[in-house]
Amino acid sequence: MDATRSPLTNKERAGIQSVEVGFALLDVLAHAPAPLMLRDLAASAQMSAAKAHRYLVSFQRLGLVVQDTANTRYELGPATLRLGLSTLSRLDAVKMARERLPALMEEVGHTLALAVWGNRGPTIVHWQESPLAVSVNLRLGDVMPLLSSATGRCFTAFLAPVGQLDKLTPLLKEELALAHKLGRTDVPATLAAVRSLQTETRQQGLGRVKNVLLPGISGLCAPVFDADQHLALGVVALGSSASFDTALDGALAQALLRMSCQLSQDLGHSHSA
Amino acid sequence: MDATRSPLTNKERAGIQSVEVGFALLDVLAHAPAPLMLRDLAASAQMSAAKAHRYLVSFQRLGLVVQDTANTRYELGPATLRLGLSTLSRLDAVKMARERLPALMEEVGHTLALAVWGNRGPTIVHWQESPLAVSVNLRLGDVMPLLSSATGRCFTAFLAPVGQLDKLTPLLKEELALAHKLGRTDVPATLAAVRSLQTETRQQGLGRVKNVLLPGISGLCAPVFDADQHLALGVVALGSSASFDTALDGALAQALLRMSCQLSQDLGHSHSA
DNA sequence: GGGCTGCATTGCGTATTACGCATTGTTAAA
DNA sequence: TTTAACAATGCGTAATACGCAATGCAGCCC
Repeated sequence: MDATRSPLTNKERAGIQSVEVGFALLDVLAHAPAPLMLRDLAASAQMSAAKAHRYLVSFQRLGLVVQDTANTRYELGPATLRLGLSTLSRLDAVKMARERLPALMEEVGHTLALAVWGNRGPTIVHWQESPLAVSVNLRLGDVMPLLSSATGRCFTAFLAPVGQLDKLTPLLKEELALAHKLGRTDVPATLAAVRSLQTETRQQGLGRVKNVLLPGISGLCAPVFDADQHLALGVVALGSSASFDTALDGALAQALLRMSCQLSQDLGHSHSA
Repeated sequence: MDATRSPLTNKERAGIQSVEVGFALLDVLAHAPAPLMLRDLAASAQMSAAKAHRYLVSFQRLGLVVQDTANTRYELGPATLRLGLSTLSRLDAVKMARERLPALMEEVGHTLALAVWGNRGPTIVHWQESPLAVSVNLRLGDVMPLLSSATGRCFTAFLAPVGQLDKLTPLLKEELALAHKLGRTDVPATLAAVRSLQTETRQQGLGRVKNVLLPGISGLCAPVFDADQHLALGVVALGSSASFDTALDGALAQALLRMSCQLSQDLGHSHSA
């Protein structure tokens, strides 16, 4: 049905073209920072508006896409959330970490969270507030900045010892530009400085931040790796800088690292790096 | 292409059939407790194995589905996680609730409000006055008392199903002391009585108050939960006790609960509790 | 080892469907 | 009111998804 596609060069396994065509729209929506007009959405997915519209009608019926009733813009719908949460709940790393968080919180007395890598950066998928600590404004789904948060620094350093850097670079450049515009001095200003921060973070073994993202708040984030050496998730601790021990050899950092190492091992990660 | 489907009875908007057909497979996978064999997957989605296979080939190309290399079973893939996390990061419970309030007000005819948990207790972040009802003196940013308001009772009961009570306790003690000083008899006087009120509220499914906070005014507040079981916000209705139906099985309470349940689901909350 | 069973995967031809184009509907500015 | 920009929708045709049946590919029992 797509005359522009060569009909015979495909020796691939037979699939359903419409499905693959339609996914381009979902993919564009997943990467877009805001709801999109049909025009732009179609252009980004490299198809005509009429074509895109038909797909979007079906996606709306399925709840994969919703259309803002006022301005007719499109964004991802609740069905995508259900699919994603279903996948998330099956991830061993998340499942196991969730089970172990309560005990860790008992031990360290600070608010804890779990983050996994999403399209827009490290995303909070679970959190548990400490009864003792000041309430830190954390919300499910929050995307943490790469340079100014402990979580972001952890992912920036450990996400991809090899290759995957391409996932990071565009986001990093965005953040560098933003930081520059705001005139921030407490985060790296150049790609070289980012490299340096990555190296430092790797040496430390976890991401660390003190009064950077939020004044008066400190955070640590320890990486958990799966059997393929990929960063599976980050275990985060946050709290008021007054009572939060950011020392690398402190009880808190050590407890976090113990937990993340144990998790990595239980996931099949062999200590090589 | 589907001969079994009547071709002319559809007066719906034109979409892409293949997309809707294929989604059935993803939906089955999302609800399945474990990876599925093609046979069963196809059967559950009510299609032939050959048909399902073609869709699954495409889904695999897109990363929406992965096939266990050993036993050829299918399960949801990383792309679904990306889509879901993208949606999760954009979710705004208050915004979604606000969009739905007008329709709800049309239905129930009472003043409605939204409350979220703030540092000093449940805080009104939005309200919409009914043209029909008496004007209730509500202001943005008002903090509702925990024991004498429907909103407060909702948060007191649902804020933290487990453990977190410690967040609440200091505020509760303050209120108990104040109530005692004023010699109030319509609110709990002891922590034990508070427990009892919490239990009652949980059983009711929403916070309820009749002529307590303000004489002649009644209120209901239904909880909205996020995907991680946190109380995201409360949906409040208030009005003159004369015209306000506080019955749990009344139209008003049912409408509130319907709205809060739907919101919770759209936020990814899987009804388990 | 050899046939057997249960499942996954793949050609083939046709009826169905998705595509482009052009038109109509709708909302917002001028 | 006019204009403009965008969204939504018939229409006819060419491309595609479907059912059916054949082929692969395991593990299993005799």
